Amino acid sequence: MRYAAQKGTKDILPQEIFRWHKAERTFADVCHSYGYEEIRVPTFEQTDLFQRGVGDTTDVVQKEMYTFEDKGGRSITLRPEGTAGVARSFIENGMTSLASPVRMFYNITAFRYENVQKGRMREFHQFGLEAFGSEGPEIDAEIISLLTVFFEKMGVKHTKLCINSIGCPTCRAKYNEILKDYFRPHMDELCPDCKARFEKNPLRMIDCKVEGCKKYAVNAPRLIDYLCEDCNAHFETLKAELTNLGINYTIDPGIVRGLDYYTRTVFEFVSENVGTQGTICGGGRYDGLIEELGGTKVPGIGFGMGVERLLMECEAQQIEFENPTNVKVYFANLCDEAKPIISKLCLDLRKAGIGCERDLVGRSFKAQMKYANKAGIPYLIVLGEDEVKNGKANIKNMADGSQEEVALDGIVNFFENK
RNA sequence: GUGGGAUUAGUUCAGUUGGUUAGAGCGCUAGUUUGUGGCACUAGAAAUCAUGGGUUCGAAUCCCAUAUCCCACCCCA
Repeated sequence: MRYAAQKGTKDILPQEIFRWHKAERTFADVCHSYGYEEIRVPTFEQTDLFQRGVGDTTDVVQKEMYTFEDKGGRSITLRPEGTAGVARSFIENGMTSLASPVRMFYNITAFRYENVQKGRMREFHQFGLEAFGSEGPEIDAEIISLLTVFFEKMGVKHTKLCINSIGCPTCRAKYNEILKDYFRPHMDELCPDCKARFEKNPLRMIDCKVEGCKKYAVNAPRLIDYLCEDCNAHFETLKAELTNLGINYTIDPGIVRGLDYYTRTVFEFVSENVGTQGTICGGGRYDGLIEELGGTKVPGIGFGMGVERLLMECEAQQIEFENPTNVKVYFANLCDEAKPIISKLCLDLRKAGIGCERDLVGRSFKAQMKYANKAGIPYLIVLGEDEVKNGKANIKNMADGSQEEVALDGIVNFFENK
């Protein structure tokens, strides 16, 4: 084995692609039903876009980006997430002038230089969507409901929805001071990370997993108790709307989200089956992002869903996907004279959109039978000297062994009616 | 960036205290007499034992390094 897929990357093989297709189709269908259209944006952007958009202090930007200089001396970064690129496209293409909300979904690969473990890859796939131009909270609830519909259509049960509000810059600044006042007396006992967080991003301290910090974090003042009036009203309406839609949720004040652009509503769908990387889907509101990236002040909300994690969850819940074979009929040949006739029949069937196969490696007749059986091809037609002479052949149903005689020029017609 | 476990045919795994030609199941190919698959049986192909060093008369087996995979910390999707 000379070459191997790079660390943290994976081949998606033909034998499993049907699971991906099912998820992709389902996601697109559900998005369409909520008025979202697909957008496709480039895999790489200028590094600065992510530094500004995702945030300079985040782990993602600080240590996980695939950044390189191209031959023109530009600093390029493989996207570590989807929102920044879509936001850039929104601004660049003047979508501010479109009717609000501007709703777009996507299916992308993203790249993060991380240590690999269960549910965490260096190249991974994300379904996501963004909605620009609505302050919510109805659209916040709508997007969460879109996800519940998606999970339902995928057959995924009991994922836990956690929500929180991290407020707007105004109430967050106030809260940060309150939080710092709370932690200040205990500074000496905090982990080095938290000491750094104290200055840069105190919000993250309540998220710390280190035992010494945890015992203070548990009793720390919570942001949702210090929301400003507007943010509080926003969150209350969201909760009421979720209840109205019959969606169960848990308020988890610990959800902070690791990307700087989030404001107000943040949420996660969590599973217990995907190991410690339990977050299948995470998202939230980012009312300041478009302005931060040089656009006008336009509110936005979106989410990203880890497709690998989604499929892991499906597997853990033993959800069975159909794997339909596209090939309907196999032609077995018994003599050389039959071969050109089979070639022509295959062409006609394929033009009619009917999948078919024939021997391409010189297998014996018996081996051809075995092959068709193993491949799960539902119909088989044998062409030998008799069939060539009479212009008729038996169409064999592989499931029950029954046969039906059909003229060779009636074969396409036979399958068109199947 | 930091820990722990692993790495032997395509794949899942055996391989005794270091000892001759490294095994099996599944898969693949062919056959079990002539134009009909599944089951069964037989045979075959397929392995630089992750890579590079070292110890030894002798290494898949012991030692070191590196890589990769899995799991966890951290972070996130």
